[in-house]
Amino acid sequence: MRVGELSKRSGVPVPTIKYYLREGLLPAGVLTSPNQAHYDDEHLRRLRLVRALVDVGGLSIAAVRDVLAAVDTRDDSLHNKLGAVQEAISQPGSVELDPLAVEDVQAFFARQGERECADVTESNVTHMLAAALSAARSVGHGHFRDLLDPYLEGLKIIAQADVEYIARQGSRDDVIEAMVIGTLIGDTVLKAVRRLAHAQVSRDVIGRVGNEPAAN
Amino acid sequence: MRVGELSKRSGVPVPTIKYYLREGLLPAGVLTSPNQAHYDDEHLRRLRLVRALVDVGGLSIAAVRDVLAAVDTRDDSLHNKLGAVQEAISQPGSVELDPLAVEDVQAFFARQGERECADVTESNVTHMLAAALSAARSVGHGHFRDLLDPYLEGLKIIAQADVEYIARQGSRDDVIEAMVIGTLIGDTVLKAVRRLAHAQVSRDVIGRVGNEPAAN
DNA sequence: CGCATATGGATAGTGTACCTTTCCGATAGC
DNA sequence: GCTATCGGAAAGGTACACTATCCATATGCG
Repeated sequence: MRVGELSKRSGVPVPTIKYYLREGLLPAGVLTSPNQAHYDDEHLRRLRLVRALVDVGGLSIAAVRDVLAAVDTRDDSLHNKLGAVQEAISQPGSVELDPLAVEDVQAFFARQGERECADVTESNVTHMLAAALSAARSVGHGHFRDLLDPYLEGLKIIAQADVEYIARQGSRDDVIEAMVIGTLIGDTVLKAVRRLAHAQVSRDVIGRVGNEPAAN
Repeated sequence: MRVGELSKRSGVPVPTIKYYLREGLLPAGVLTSPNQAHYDDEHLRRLRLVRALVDVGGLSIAAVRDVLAAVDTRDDSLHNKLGAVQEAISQPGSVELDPLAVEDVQAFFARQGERECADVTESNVTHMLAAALSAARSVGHGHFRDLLDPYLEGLKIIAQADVEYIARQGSRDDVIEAMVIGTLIGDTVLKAVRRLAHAQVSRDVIGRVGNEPAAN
């Protein structure tokens, strides 16, 4: 197909597709003449993936490029690829870390008996965690760290489901894409369902009229 | 204090504070002369909250304004306030909904025996859920909906911890702020811990060399 | 063949969001 | 009195994600 049909089938405007081609988010089509190129279903699939990452995952164009680069790297174990994808989709942010929050993270790691984690800032993921706890501290919620253990408990169930979902995929390529989709779209789904769970608990516990805590 | 000290104590540049004042994210200080104003610890606290919402929560200035408006509304039950805050922090996004994904959401609600949910788009939260499932479908992951139930199972533990954390707060104002912090910073913490859980499972299950699924 | 439409490629422009800079006259505080 | 800072307003700047324009060429229909 040519770019017009690619646009029609994906819902992405032609100029945007050209932009993605320029930015390296889509591989170039096969040139049949100096100004004619053919695109196939792989391009369509990739284009839809890009839109999912941008629209639902909220990734920047640069982050999408990093994710796709990690996905397309062939000479890596799945474990390494997961790590690369995770780094790519976890942009650092510009929050300065509170040393106490860093200690909280290290204590959390020690409690779980996991890796050494000498430097929290060496990974975007641990940096994100430390940054979030730092922000909580800055608004007087130093005890937010107490939620780490129950969070992990609930997330074990969720991560288990994630892994089973990924294992259900057929080819290695599908596994990798499911990893990306499952992580990023899963984040959004988790956010939404968590809010629904909050609303449910709120209705059950504090929603009854006249059953509120004393006013300040 | 005046704006200079507010800046020093919060780490936010003076022009940015002025910008937030213009945008209504911070209440004006008390004028002692036509061009002198005093700010107190409430301003500092609010400023740090704004930065936490922007830096960690990733909210836009407009969304922060909506959240603060919901927080500052006094004549509402806690349940209603939670709903207002949730709506404010869940921006719709521009994904068109797949009718099949909408059915998935409705089936999920029916399974949980919860509210009617006649219109999925009436709430930003359900819209976000339907949009995420729509995006999953667009990349060939229609079965992603199967994760909703295990997600909810894990999130029940997490939401329980959230509610207990909120209940631990003293005043009604603290409860409301803990709701905002807990929801938004909690999202980021959940994201980070989920990635750590993935990495842990990945190391245990598929990380061993030579123990990978067959190549495509 | 003729001709409107579409194409690939390059360059420039648009709109939004979030600040910064600059300016002003007035005030603080030594 | 003098310098730094202030509040307030307006203009400027930067980054990002497109979007529009242009051009020579190619397609495809009649």
